Amino acid sequence: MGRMADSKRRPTSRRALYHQLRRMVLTLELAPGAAISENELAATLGVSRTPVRESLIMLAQDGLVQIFPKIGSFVSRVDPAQVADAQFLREAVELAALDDLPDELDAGVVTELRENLEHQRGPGLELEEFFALDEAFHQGLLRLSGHANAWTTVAAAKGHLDRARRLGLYEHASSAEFAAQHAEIFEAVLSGDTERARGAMRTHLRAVFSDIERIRAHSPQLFATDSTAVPVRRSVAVWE
Amino acid sequence: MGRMADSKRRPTSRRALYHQLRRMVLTLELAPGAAISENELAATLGVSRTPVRESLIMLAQDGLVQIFPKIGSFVSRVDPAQVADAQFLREAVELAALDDLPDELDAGVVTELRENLEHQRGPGLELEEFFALDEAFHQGLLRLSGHANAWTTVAAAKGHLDRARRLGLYEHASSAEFAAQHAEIFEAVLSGDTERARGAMRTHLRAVFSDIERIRAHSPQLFATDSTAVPVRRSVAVWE
DNA sequence: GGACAAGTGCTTGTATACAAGTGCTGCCCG
DNA sequence: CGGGCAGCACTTGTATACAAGCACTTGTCC
Repeated sequence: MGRMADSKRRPTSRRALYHQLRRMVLTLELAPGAAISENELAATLGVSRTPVRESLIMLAQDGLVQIFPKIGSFVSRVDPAQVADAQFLREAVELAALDDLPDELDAGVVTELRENLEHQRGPGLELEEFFALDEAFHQGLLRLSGHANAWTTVAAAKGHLDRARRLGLYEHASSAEFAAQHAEIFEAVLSGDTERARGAMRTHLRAVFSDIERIRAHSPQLFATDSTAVPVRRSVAVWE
Repeated sequence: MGRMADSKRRPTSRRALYHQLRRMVLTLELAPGAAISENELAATLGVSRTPVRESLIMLAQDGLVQIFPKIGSFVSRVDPAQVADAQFLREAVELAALDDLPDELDAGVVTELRENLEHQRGPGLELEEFFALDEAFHQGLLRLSGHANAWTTVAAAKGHLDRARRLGLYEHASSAEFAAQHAEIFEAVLSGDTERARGAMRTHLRAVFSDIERIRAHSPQLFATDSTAVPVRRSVAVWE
């Protein structure tokens, strides 16, 4: 799945489009369930259908877009099953990484993590900024254990989880609570107390996860119900 | 990542090709590092470049194919870093699943696993048959813990690992040893001894993993060395 | 003889035309 | 008035033509 190296290769419209659309899907700028027209996108962006189409195929391979032949393409609704899968996978990986920490921690990464936590505590933090810091923090912990690349795989699989998290944070933005949990994990890691670190991490990840049912009740149209369901075409009248 | 649902959608050339090529890559029928020509494939299969090209893009998204603009497309060499990542991820997930087993195991799955083990012990087992049984066994264990779908994600990420395993087994085909390890894990699970199950699983997975360096020394051309390296085109003279 | 440049043959990237399926609209006809 | 069916508007799937880059071959000119 989209490994980092992809973005470093020779740029093409397809790859640029893929990264742009992927960002838009993950930030909910493109709402779950929204229809995507290859023709419309191509016309808007001033390119032909080919690169648009190919970038959608890449996103479909990521599970972020669903393509129904002769019917239409849609941003995937947030699939609770996939959210749970990603949660389970993420927890398994991050806990295993904590078990695998070396005796001597990389000083550079430790400093980086400390500065990251400072920023997290900063007042008036934009939501997107906090997300970036959160992502960097967890990735940093994996780097400490020497499994930095495993994060790439996890990141690719947790698209649905991230969108659910954003839905949750847009409602009650409690980043301070999460920042405190991050600090707790970090302290435990520094003190070499693996068990405490594991416990704190588990608590943290499950706190993030526990909000999803509430969000789902609030905005059910963003979630998938029957994963075998197929959409149908509708003609609608609109003003030009 | 190619979720199972994909194969159930309305069939198109692109999806059929994707599954066929994916199988060929994973079974080493298409060797790591081999060049793939869109034109040649299209001509061979009697379709146009479009579905061929799009299926290659899907495989590239899986990390099984690398596409270099204006240069060529290649079956990915087995990347030791990705193999290690997949190994770490797989071990984390399978051990976490063992921690998460319910008190009452699903009787149907238990029966299925028992029959699976019977077949594994069978004499004169084809290599591919053993692989299929192995795959089903591990998936079954995840089903027992209620995280069957997580296997899909792991399966998508372990393409490089599986190819490395095949390279290993083609050389010294010790399926009996692995079958015994499977049985050991299964017994521990049935007896409810989580710690013993975890230990056996860890031993098993690492035994699978430990062969890779030997294989790499034997067939280095199948492995990636510098992941930033870019291939070049060569003109060769051949008889028609 | 040697250097340089056009040419050749391959590659993938993009644009465009057409094929084929779906669901609604509205006309036609009973 | 109502049923059926052709047509329309839209979708994605596939085929094809051309654009652009790379590496080698070959001809040409110095």
